[in-house]
Amino acid sequence: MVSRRDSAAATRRALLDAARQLLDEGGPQRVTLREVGARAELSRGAPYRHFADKESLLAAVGAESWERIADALALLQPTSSRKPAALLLEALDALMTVARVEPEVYRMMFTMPTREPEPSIRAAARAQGEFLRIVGSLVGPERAHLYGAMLLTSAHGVASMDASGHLSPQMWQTTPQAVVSALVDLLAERAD
Amino acid sequence: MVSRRDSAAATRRALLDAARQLLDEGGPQRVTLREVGARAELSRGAPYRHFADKESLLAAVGAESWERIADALALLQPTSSRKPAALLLEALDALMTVARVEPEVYRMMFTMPTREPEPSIRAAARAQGEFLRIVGSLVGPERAHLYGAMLLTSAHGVASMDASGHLSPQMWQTTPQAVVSALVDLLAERAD
DNA sequence: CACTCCAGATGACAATGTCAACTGTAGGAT
DNA sequence: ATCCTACAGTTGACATTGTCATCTGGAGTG
Repeated sequence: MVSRRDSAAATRRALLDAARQLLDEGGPQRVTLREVGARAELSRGAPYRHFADKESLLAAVGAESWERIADALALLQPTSSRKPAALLLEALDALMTVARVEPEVYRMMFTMPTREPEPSIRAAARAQGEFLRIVGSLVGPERAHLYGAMLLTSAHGVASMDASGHLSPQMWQTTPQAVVSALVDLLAERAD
Repeated sequence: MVSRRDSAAATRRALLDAARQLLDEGGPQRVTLREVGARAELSRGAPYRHFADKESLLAAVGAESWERIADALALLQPTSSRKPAALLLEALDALMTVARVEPEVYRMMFTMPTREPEPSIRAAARAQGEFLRIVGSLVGPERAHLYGAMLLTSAHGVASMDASGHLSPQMWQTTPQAVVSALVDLLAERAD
């Protein structure tokens, strides 16, 4: 039995999936509301029943990725086998993995309109909150903000430049992971 | 006396200026080839005499900013009054200033298509070469690559997240400058 | 069973990127 | 001086696309 609410949620999901798929195929330009509708086996105007406009649809895709990252980070808890430093690397890798696997989606996570109550901003804030917790467990709460900012922005920066091709491998003879890892090491010795 | 070549160069300049202006007013969507032509007091098809398509025009704007940064960095030479660390901060600030003053142009510097022979990529590589030189003068050539990567990507990351509003000031109680400055300090002590 | 609400479909329109065809002129060739 | 050519710039035309107004059908409600 499919209630109307469930059906609406399902089509919204289908629209988001179609948008994400198209985004990855060829960037925002490739995402056409008509094609999104077609991939969801709907008509061209269907997306307007779920999203205000194209920008909102793309923003929702980006916000969803922030949500996923926040969820993944929330699951990262220190155990006896997982040292804080390893945890931290995993957390940073969660972000950089999106940049590597879905570069266009990753770009959308930061390209979105930035009015305050935007879902993308809120989800990003939640993810950053989780991240702060992880950093704090390594370097202590008093340094968490500064070190957290250094780590997160560094991870984003290297992932972003790598994804956009502006970080030529022959020039920087290091991988994004190595850069972030070196920074973690540097900060870890200051943690004692 | 205006030769034909000079005239062509002048209109190309006018088109680039119009595009940059429109870009800053409202992002890539605001940049319409018709409006670019109008601002340059030309017709709608005029841009096609100088750029292959809209993407190329925007890419040229981004490449130009990379050129400017490369030029600015080339002028940064260590003197008795300018210590290497201060020089390094100036270099990083050159990048972050673009992000603050012309956020949309800054975004374009990294959003562009990334085929290898792209002017934007080449200009970025030049800028990064200059930057490497400055970093090397502080930490020595052997660490220049890794530390340079850490510094540049961190600057880009924090500037980018700040510009897109995904770095909420109340959460990260630090400014972009403070983040980068702290990282410079951290690396500088390792330089001895 | 009648009514309401809303997801979805469709027609229409304006904006825009893009190209083909055309025009005028600067600067060299004859 | 005259003709020719290359090319910057213009204009007409077209397909694509975002967006809205309007219409339709069926699920839920009384």
